[in-house]
Amino acid sequence: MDDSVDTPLDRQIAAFRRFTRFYTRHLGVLREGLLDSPYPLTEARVLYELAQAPDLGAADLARRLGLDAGYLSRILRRFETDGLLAREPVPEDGRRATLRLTEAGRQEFAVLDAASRGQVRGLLARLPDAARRRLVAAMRTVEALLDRDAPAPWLIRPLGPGDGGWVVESHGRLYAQEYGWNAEFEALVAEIVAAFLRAHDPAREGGWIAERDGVPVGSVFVVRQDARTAKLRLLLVEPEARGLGIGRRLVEHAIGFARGAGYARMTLWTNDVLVAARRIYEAAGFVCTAREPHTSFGKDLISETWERALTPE
Amino acid sequence: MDDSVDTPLDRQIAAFRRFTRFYTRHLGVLREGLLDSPYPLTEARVLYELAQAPDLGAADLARRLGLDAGYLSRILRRFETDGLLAREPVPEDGRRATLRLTEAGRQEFAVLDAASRGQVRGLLARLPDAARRRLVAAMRTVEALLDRDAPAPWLIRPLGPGDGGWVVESHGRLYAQEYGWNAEFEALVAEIVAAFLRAHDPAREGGWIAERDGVPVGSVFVVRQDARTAKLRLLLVEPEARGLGIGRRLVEHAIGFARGAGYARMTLWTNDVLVAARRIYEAAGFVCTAREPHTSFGKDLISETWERALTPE
DNA sequence: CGGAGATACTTGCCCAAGTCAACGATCTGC
DNA sequence: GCAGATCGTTGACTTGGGCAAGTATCTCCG
Repeated sequence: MDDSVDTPLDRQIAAFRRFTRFYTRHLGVLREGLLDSPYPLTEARVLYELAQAPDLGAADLARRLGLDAGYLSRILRRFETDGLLAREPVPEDGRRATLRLTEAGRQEFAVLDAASRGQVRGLLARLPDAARRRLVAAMRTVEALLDRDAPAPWLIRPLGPGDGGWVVESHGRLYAQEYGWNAEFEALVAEIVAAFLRAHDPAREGGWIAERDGVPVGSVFVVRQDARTAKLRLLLVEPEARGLGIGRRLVEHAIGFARGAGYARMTLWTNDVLVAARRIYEAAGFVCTAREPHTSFGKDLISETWERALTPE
Repeated sequence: MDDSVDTPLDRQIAAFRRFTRFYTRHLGVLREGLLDSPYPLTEARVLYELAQAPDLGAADLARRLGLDAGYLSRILRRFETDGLLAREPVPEDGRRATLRLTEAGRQEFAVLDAASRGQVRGLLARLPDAARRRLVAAMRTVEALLDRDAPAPWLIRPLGPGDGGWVVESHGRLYAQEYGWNAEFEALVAEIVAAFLRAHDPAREGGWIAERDGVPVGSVFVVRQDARTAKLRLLLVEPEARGLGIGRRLVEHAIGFARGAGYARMTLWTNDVLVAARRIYEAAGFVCTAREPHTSFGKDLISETWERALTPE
């Protein structure tokens, strides 16, 4: 049924859609289990939100649940006439009214809530504890990765298990994709990383990962070139995480470390095609001191050496 | 709001329900994105099932999608009058008729399918590759745990850009996690991978990735030890993908390649703590020929050499 | 200050989505 | 050969929810 080339991304898309279909069906089943309740799904959701987050206005609620304002208005009126809901006008805004459950409303909700909780308990009880934990962790992961209206916070942390491999993987993947470099480059990165992992003086050398949502999105290394010169290496930021200033912060972090480690200057080696990195280096006070054509990674390139002094703070 | 004792199970239940609410909202958003399509959600789902699994009867379909038989009957009639659907009576059962999309139906579906796929692609494109992989893996985990009999298709493919790095990353991460090995091991793997990427004879050496849903879940390499001896290396299967026979198939694949490349025997090096791998090697006809204590990766270990003959097919 | 445009909420109108019950045709097991 | 299930259809009905117009209020900006 598929005539297109089947890339990993296509397979990821297929997996995503299969999950969506799966969960649609799953939600249908959950819903049926609660059929004896007098409230249809949407009303139950409204009740739930009202119980969880009091002092909402109707518009907030509609946005939160993705409901039509008109439809919601009717539901709320019904709740009100049934004595489940009270509205209080907001003094500072004549249009709005905060919604609050009455005691009766809270009781109705408690019944509903207990039923739903019992249903989920029944589901979870069928799983061994380790599986339950994995399930919950996986759900959290999906949620965190899909729900990113708020720009996810990120941090810089030292290298941990697997991170060296990630640096190799991301360099190999990205430089192949963006510049067409071949496996020779991935091999070079692997050698650099291997040498670093094999032996480095933590006082004078270091590697760091920029991480967002528990996922690596960038890297930078500082290694010793000679007693007075630090070398910056393996700076990378995933395309999807660019524009957040992560690259700049990584370089600043590296400079700070090198300064603290007592180096007098810092150098780095790059290629002229890497224009985004170039701007970061310039902004960080580096100056290009040498350019040299070479043939590597399956391409004709011009390598560049950049340098800057490190004066103690 | 909660007066009950808060056990881990309660928190798991709460997380489960939060995810369910989250995904309900998420589905609402996905649905809105496809509003311009002429088919409402349910009809689209029916179309989808028909395209995926041909030769269903109406009752099968209703069960699969959790739809009312009467409602479905009407939808199907509409499809039929629109020329999207053909019914064929089943000879051995006069009540049933198998449903099959016509050429026009398949085309309608293709349009719908492309739109949905494009929407998901847009969502995934916002994520860095590592995050995409984690997302898909997490979805797969949820699915597998909630629906024990969900089959998981996977395949074995040659190494591509970034895969060498993934091999380093997964080895470093897993052996640290499962056996507490230190960065020396990740360094060793990086060196092996670097040497392989740097130069290998494709006729006599190879590396492969087991991939599921576009996510790497396993690896195996064959390298030359001497003219007559192949060496199997870097066999690994992610914990989430174990128990599916992937390890066995990777070893079989490696043996098949080595045999085709003209080697007379195959050898491999492992450690006695890796009990799962041991069983795979035994089943594949390997015999342990030497054991030797050593101290590596921050642990006292016993290394093992295994061998088997390779007779031409 | 005043007017343009947003926002909060309501209402009427409408159709899509789904339920329920009854019905004929056919199959399966005893 | 009959009871009971299953497949599929139909008519009558309820519910869920989208859309657009309208009122009242607020906010921003010249």
